[in-house]
Amino acid sequence: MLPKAYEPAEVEEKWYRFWEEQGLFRAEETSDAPAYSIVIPPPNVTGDLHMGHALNNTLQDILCRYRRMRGDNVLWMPGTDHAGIATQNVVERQLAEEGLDRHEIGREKFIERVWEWRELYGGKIINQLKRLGASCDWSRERFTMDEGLSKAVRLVFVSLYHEGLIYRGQRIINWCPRCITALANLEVEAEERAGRLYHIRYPSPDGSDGLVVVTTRPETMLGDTGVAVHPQDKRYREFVGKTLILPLLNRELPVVADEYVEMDFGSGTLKVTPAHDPYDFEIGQRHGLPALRVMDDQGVMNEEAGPYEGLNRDDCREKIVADLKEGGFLLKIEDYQHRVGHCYRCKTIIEPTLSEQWFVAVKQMAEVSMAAVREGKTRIIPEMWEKNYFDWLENIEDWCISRQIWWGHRIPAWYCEDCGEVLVAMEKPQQCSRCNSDNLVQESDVLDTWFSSALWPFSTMGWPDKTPELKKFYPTSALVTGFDILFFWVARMMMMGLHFMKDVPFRDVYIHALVRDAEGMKMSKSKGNVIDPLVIMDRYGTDAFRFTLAAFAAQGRDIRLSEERIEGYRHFVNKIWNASRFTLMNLEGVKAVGVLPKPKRLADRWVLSRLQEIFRKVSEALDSYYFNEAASVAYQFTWHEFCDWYLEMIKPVLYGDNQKEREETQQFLLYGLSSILRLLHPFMPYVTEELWDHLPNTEGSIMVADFPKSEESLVDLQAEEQMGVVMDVTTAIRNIRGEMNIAPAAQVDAVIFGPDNLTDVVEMHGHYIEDLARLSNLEMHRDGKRPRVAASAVVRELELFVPLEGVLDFEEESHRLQKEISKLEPELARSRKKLANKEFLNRAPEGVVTKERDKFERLGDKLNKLQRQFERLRKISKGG
RNA sequence: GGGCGGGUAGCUCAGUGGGGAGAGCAUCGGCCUUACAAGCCGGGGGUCGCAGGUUCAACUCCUGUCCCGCCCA
Repeated sequence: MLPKAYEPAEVEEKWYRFWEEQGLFRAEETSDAPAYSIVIPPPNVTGDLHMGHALNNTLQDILCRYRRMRGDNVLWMPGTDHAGIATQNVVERQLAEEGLDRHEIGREKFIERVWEWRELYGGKIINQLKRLGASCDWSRERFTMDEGLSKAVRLVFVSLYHEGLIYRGQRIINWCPRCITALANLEVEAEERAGRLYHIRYPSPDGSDGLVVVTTRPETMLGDTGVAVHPQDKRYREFVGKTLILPLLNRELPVVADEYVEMDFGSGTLKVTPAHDPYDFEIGQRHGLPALRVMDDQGVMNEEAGPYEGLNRDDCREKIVADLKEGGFLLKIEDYQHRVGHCYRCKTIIEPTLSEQWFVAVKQMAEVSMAAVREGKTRIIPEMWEKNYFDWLENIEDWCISRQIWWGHRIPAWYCEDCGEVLVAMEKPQQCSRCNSDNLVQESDVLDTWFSSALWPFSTMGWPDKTPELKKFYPTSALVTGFDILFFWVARMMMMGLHFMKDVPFRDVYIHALVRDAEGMKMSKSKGNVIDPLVIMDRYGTDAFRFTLAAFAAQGRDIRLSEERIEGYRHFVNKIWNASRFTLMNLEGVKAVGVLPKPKRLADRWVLSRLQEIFRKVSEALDSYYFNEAASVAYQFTWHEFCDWYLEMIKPVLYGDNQKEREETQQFLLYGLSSILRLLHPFMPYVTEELWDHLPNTEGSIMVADFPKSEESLVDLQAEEQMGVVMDVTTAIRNIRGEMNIAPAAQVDAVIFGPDNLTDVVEMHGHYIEDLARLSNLEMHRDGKRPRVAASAVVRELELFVPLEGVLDFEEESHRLQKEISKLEPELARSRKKLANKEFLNRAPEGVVTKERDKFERLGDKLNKLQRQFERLRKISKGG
C-alpha cells in the first residue's frame, strides 16, 4: 500500500534515471511519426537555474511530454551557450584570486583555462534542468563552441562577408570600459539617473561672450571639434561660420548650422564631440569636423586631453567643472533626470566611442523576417508581441558583432602584414591573395555570442551538412522564450534561418511571462528577493512547483510567485496521491479488460462523460498555449468532480457485496484515475509516473502512454443532467444541515415534492443523495401535504423539506429563507424588466428570448415556493 | 515624446465569437465521516479604474480620461 503522504525526493531521482536509461527522451530521425521539435533557449554555461529558466523549461517540457504522449516523434534539442563576456568575466575573477591577469598568461592559456572551467562547472545547469524533469534529448546536447557549431559560425561569417552583408568599418559604437569591448546597441541598457545640466560659456576669439552650450557630460568638451546651432535659429545666425574658443584647452571651434539641434532645449546650442556621441558623429561628418578621441579603452583620459591625461572619466569631470568654475566659464548647474546607457553584463556606464569594428548589414534580412511573420509562416503568440517585433525590425541598425574579448568564436579574418589586405576564409589562407605574402595575422576579436545563438535552430542539427535531423525537424515546431530576448535572439534566428535555410526557424514563437516576486518586483540578486527554484523543489517537490508555474502561465501577464501558492499546489499533488491510494485500496481482484463495459450506474456514466469534455479542453488549451487553462481544468475536475463527487458516490458499491457491480465500477475507477494521471503527466511527471507504476493494467512508462483523447460516443448528456439534479439536491440538504447545526453524524429525513421528470430522477438515484447527505429516509411526492415543522429549500422545481419536529429553530430558519428570497428578488426583477422591453423581444435572437423566459419562469416559481414556505413557517411558529 | 500591457472578491489572478460575474489563497461556521486535517461539509464577500458612446443587451466593442508596469527614442 502507498504511504499516507507523497515524498518527492527519492521518487524524482529514481524516475529521471529510469527515463534516461530507457532512452525515452530520444528523438528518432528515421521515424515516420509526425515530427515535433523544439530547440532549447541555451542557458549560459556560467548560469545557475533561476526562475526564468524554470518557467521556460517547464513550459517546453509540458509541450514535449504532451506531444510525445500523443504519438509525435519529439525532439527537444538541448545545449548551452558559451556566453562570451559572462564566462570570460568568471574566469578572469578566478585568475584574479590567484593574483593573475589574463594578459600575463596569454590568449592560448587563457582559453585553456576557460575550457577547464567549463569541464568542471559547465554541466551544473544541465543537471539542474534534469532536476526540473526536462525531457531533452541529451544524446544530442550541443554547445555553441563545439567544433560543429563553430564551423557553422565560420561558414555563416564567410558567406555573409562575401555577400557584402558583413563589413568592417569606423563607427560610433558602445564601449564598455570595464569589459573593454564593444557592445551591440541591444546590449546597452538605458537607465534613468539623476544627473546635471552644465551651462558652459564658450567665448568668442575676440574675447566677447560667445555662446553658452549645455551638456550633461562636461568632460567630453575636451573632444569638442565644433559647436552647432539650428539654421532657423535667429538668435545665433551671426555665429554660424565664425569660431568660438574651447575653454581650458583654448582650441578654436567652428560654429556650424545643423537641423539636428533642438532650438528649445537648453540654450539651443550644441557642443559637437564627434568621437564620443553618435549624433555628434553624424553632425561632424556633415560638416567635416574631425573626430577626436579623448579617452582610452579603459575610460581614462588620453594625451588629447592635455592636462587631464591620466584621469578617469569621473575624476576628469570633477576637475573640469572646478576649473570651469574658476575660469568663470560655468554659468549654471541644474539637476536633470536623464537616461544613461549601462553595460548589460556589468552595469558600467557605456562610453560611446569611435572605433573600427565588424558589422552585419541587417536591413535586408530584417525585411525578409518581417515578411515571414506577416505571411503567417511564423506565428508569434501572444499576438501583441508581433508589434514589438515589427517595430524593432523596422528601426534596426547594423549589428556590431566584434568583441574585444578572448572567449568566443574568433573572427575568421586575416590581415596581411605586408600589404594590409583583409582575407576572410573558413581556414587560415596560405598567403595573401594580393601580394602573396605569408605574413598573415588573424583578427584578434571574437564574435558576439548572439551571433552563434542566431544559428542555433539549424547549427545544432548538423548544418551545414544535409543531415536527416534537419530534414525531419527543421523548421522547428515551437520556440518558447521570454520577451526579453525577442530581439537578441528570436529576431536574429529568424534572419539567419531565413537566409541560410531559406525557411523560418520555427512555426510558433510562444512568448511567456516574467517571473516576479510576490510584490511584483523583478527578482534580482541585489534586491535579495530571488526565490531559488532548487530550494523550492527541495521543499515542495518538483511537481508542485511545475504545476504552479503552469497554473500561473497566463498569456500576456507576468507571474507573481510566492511560496504560499506553491504550497497550495503541493496539496493538490498530495490529493492525487491520496485519490490513488484510495483507488489502489479498492482494486484488489480487478481484472484487465481491453474495452470498458457500458456504464450502468449514474456515477460511472457521469464520470465517463465528464472526462471526455476534460480531455478535449485540456488538449485544446495545450494546443493553443493556454497552459493556465489546461492546468486549471485538470485541477478543478480532479479535485472537485472526481474526488469530491465520484469517489464518494462509488464507495457504497466498492464496499458493498455485489461483486458484479463492484467489478464494473472498479473498471471505471481505474479508467478515471489512469486518465487523470495521463492528463497530468506533462505537468507533474514524477508523481504521475510513480502512481502509474503502482496501477494495475499499466505497462511501461506513463511517458509513452496515450494522452487521453475525447470520444464523442462516450458523452452522456442525460447522465450529466441527472447528476446535476443529484448534486443540487445533495448540496441543498447539506446546506440545511450546516445552517441548522445538525451534527454531521446525525441522520435526518427528507421529503421532496415536484414534477415527475425530476422526482423520477431523485427516485432513481436517491441512494446517492441518501448517502452523500446522510439521510435515513428520502420520500418523493408529486404533491401533497408538506411536513409541518421542517427546514426547507427549493431546488430547480423541487420543494425540499427536512422535518425537524422539536428541534427546528424557527428564528434561524425564517432568516435563512428570507435570505434566499432576497437573493432572488432583484434577479427576477431584472428578468421581468428585460421581458417587458419590446425592443428586446423584437431584436434579440430567438434563443436568447426563450432562455430569458425560461429563466423568468424558473425564478418566479422558485420565489413563489420559497415565499409559501416562509408563510407556512410563520403561521406555525405563531400558532405554536 | 512614441508604442505595448494591466486596473475584476481582502490578496493573486482567470474570463480566448457581447446574452445569468469565476478560481486559488485568505476569511467565517461545523466536522478527526475507515484515500487525504497537506483533509471534509457549508457560508459570506465584487455598481468588473472613471466618464461618455454603439447596442434590445457591454467586464467584453469604440472614444476620452486617471493610475500602475514594461519597451523604444
